[in-house]
Amino acid sequence: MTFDRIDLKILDLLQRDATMPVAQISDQVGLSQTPCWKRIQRHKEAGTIRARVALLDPDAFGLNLTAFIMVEAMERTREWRAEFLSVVATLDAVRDVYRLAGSHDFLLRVVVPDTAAFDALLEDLTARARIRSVNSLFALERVAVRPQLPLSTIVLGR
Amino acid sequence: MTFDRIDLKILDLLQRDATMPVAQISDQVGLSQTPCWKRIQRHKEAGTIRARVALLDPDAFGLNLTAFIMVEAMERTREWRAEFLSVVATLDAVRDVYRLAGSHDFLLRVVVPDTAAFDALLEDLTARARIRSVNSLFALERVAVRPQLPLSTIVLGR
DNA sequence: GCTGAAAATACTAATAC
DNA sequence: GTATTAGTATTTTCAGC
Repeated sequence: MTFDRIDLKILDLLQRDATMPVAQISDQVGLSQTPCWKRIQRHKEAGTIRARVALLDPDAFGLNLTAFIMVEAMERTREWRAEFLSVVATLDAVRDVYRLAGSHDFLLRVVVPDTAAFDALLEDLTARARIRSVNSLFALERVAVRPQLPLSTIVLGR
Repeated sequence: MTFDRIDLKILDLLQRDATMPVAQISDQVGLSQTPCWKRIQRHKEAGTIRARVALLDPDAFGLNLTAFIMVEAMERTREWRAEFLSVVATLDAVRDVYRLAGSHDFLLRVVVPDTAAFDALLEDLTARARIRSVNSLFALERVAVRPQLPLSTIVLGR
């Protein structure tokens, strides 16, 4: 699967506003509707476009606290990781899971209503998964949260 | 702006798949099309639905490295924060910015092609913003990344 | 608040160029 | 790749309950 500048432009528009009609996209990228639509289809089938979703306002639901949990594994084995991830998968508040290089093994982003809910989550996590240590970071403010990829930083090969 | 169980259900469906037709949503929540459509409109106007976007596959573009940068401020003043954020706003690779409680002041999530690009970014950041210290976390694996809110954890008041 | 149906719009697919 | 077409599905509005 390869891209040219037009593909990048189309995808960049769609990751900002997926409701934009094909007619408008094709105008902006300098194509007619048919090839533009075919490119979009191709990206959906290839999985480049993974989903189209609605982004909701966390504050509207009282989900006021975002926190990050850095987890240190009890042992650095494949078995431990599988065990840990199977516990984490049951925790709805855990939205993102990254496996890390360095002194910590996993970084979790969690979204909860308040510190009480966070406390309960941490209690649950540490009770059910064998963890050496946790280190939590609390967000006082979500200054910017953007799932969009920085496509402008991509340099196309020649 | 208040929600009932039906609103939560509608929004949960939309944050998983925004292409779902209103007819199908209304079926699943036990409403007919018009009231269901009106509720969706209301949420768009109220800002509960902030946007509808396409989620893209970072690996498809060679954006293989996600890293987190914990920043310690040179001074804990409003002026410093404004100055720092104005620099950060110019860095396309920085996707999320959280202001933190505790020993670090900001957490940045950055998406770059490789470690060389990360190095250049860090160089740029530290050259242009007055920063006391930075601490970077490298993701070896994106186990799960979900912008969706955990609406199932919400308990409705009575 | 709800239902049902009509109108406007956009999407999807196929055509010929 | 473009332009045009047509059929389908969806969105949106409008009546009425």
